[in-house]
Amino acid sequence: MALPQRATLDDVARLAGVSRKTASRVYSEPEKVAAATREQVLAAARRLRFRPNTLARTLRRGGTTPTVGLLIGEMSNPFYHAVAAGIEHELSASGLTLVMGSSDDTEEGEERVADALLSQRVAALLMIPSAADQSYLDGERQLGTPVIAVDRPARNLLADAVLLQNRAGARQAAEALLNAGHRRIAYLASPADIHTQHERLAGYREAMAAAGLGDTAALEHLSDDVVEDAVARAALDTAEPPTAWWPATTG
Amino acid sequence: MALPQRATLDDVARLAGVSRKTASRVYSEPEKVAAATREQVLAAARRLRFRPNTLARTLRRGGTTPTVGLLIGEMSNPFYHAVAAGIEHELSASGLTLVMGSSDDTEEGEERVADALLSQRVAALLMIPSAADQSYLDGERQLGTPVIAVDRPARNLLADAVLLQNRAGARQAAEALLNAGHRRIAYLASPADIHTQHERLAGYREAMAAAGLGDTAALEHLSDDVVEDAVARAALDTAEPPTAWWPATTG
DNA sequence: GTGAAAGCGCTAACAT
DNA sequence: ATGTTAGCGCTTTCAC
Repeated sequence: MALPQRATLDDVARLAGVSRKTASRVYSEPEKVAAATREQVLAAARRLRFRPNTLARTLRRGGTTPTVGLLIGEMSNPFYHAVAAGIEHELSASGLTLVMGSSDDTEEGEERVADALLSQRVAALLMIPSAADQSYLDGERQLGTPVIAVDRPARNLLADAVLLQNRAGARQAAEALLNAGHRRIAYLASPADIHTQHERLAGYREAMAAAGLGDTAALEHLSDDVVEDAVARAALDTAEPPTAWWPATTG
Repeated sequence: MALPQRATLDDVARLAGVSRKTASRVYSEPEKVAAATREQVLAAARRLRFRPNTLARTLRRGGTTPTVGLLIGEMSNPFYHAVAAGIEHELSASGLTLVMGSSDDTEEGEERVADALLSQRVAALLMIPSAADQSYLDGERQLGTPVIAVDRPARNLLADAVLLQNRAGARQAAEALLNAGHRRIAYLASPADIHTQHERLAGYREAMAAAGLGDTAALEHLSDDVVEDAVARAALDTAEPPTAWWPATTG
């Protein structure tokens, strides 16, 4: 069964009795078209259910589509959702659409999805880097595509980054516990080789060292177990169990 | 400062010493190119950091981009996140990218964002309908773009829908409480004119009526308050407070 | 196995 | 204010 054809600007122009360019102007610079002409074109467009082809427009203009790519690790992490929600909110205010992809936290996935997003000519690429290296994006950066790292800095790539103060936050948290009188403060986290974890652990150590408690080896529990398990084990395995503990979640 | 130019297939072909079409074939039907030629082309592409232009390819092919649009109400609702996560997971397995937009739960927003997604030639449009009417999508459906409603049926539009069994679920929940001996079972929900709410309320009423408790007017609390507030009020305002209650969340 | 010409739908540059 | 020509980067004929 033959589907009806999609109407093009040519069809609209023909029906409205104007040139293709005039019809085009109605969409790109309407003030340069006489009001009467404009109405005719719009009426024709409605009749034909015309929808401008963004692909053709972008191709001709040589720019990017009104989209911004967001590349995250895995979709199920609620932290990424919060990030995506904030980004989407800002973008929609500017008439941009969010294009999302997830790398499933694999090196190969990250590059593959970044490639897909870039070949769709997104206006910018926001990413939460999870691969060990983002140098594969350097060419794109040199071509002028903004690449921005979120939550973690990119590695081997000159890119702006939006980061949290992980180290200072962890330090202050530890200081607060120290001020409350705690001395044996445990630090629990997954051993993932992630920037945020490094920073938080460093902040914790700084605070402990400043309080004269520099030897924290016995208090640091790096494992992939859920926090509660780790807490229980930490409490049982030690002669002097911690009086405060510290779950550093991934994100 | 002049940015370097993006390499095109022509550049690659020239550097590799082949015709444009041969270079093209390396990407679309590589088995039809001699292995040696293919390697030359790929080497040239790497040197030039060539990335095929999906826009141009799609435009010429006359099809759709390898993307699927998802239109949701508001980004902050965790239910939509779960939906998006599931969709993204399935899509990525097929090499498709998710393009998201949120209508901010306004009629005008829904149509505007749907338009943006469609003019980017998504392969399909998945949507959680929130406007009162989706007939504006009928033209697109006739053009062959799959439009699928998620969580709520579309109105005035012939479209497949993926729905939960809201009515049966609510009925069964009420029955379970009835079987547990409860009689005054309250139903709390926002009064939003949403399909899911209608269905759940209907299921609740069915179960109550079947138990000979047809007059549920005093037990239904429809307001936009947070559930806890409504519970408190329901308990205080009634001579005989409910022994079980029912928060029906939006989603 | 490879190439030349035409054209997808649109807009920039230059008319008029 | 409106029209003409050319061409964005790619793929589809149809050649060779």
